Amino acid sequence: MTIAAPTPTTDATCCTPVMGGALSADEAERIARTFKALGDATRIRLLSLIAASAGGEACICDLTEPVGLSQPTVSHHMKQLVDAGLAEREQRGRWAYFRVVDGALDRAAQALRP
Amino acid sequence: MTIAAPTPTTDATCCTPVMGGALSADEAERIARTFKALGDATRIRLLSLIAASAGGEACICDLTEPVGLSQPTVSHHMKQLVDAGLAEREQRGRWAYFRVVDGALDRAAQALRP
DNA sequence: ATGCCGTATTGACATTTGTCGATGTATCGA
DNA sequence: TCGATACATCGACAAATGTCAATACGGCAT
Repeated sequence: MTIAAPTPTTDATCCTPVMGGALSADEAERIARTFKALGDATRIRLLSLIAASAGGEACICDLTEPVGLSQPTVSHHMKQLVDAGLAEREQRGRWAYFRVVDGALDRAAQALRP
Repeated sequence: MTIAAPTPTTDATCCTPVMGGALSADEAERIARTFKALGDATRIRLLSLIAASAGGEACICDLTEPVGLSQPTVSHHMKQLVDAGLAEREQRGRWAYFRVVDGALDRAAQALRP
């Protein structure tokens, strides 16, 4: 058998542009999934905070206070971002470090161009 | 008194990048508002359909059948897109013509760039 | 082994969102 | 003037979403 599909869960939209050609329902669904993850002010702040952190990474404990929300809520939002392919998680000791997936926002932006 | 504020309702996000500098709650809110409008597959299809239409414009009656939803629902989605500054509406006779606001998607994309 | 600390998960809840049918409004043609 | 057409608005409803407190999980230090 062939190599099992990676089943990336993560989308990151990639490449089908909204303009220039009517989109199928599936294509639109994929694109919308990424933007839905970006359609919340808290998640936008989280991405921004992570990117602005030293080393481009941050743990939940670094993020809870700046956004003023509970730890479970921040954890929930980070899971959304990871599932959307916009952030990645790395367990290191007892901390979970998150970073913005390289190029993910660029790919999302490309869906909005010609 | 001074000229009344235009109260543009329309945002179109414009220019504050998510990366490079932690965002304030207000900035994040403004950015998220645009992406929330883009976070629905139907609205993505509507934008795509309008852009792909002759003259870059379409009326509700042109859009209802392709997306397979009721006229009120399509009208509702178009209002969302207009309020977000992504589409513009022009009443012509008894038809309401919609087009994608020029540069709006580009500005949204710029919020995702370095 | 025990306890602490950072996260994830669960359950609950209020709010928001997407959708429709019914109805209102404005415009055009006969 | 009347009816038909295109669209918006209203009211209702189910589903999804954001949030928290409580709890469970896993790694680390003692």
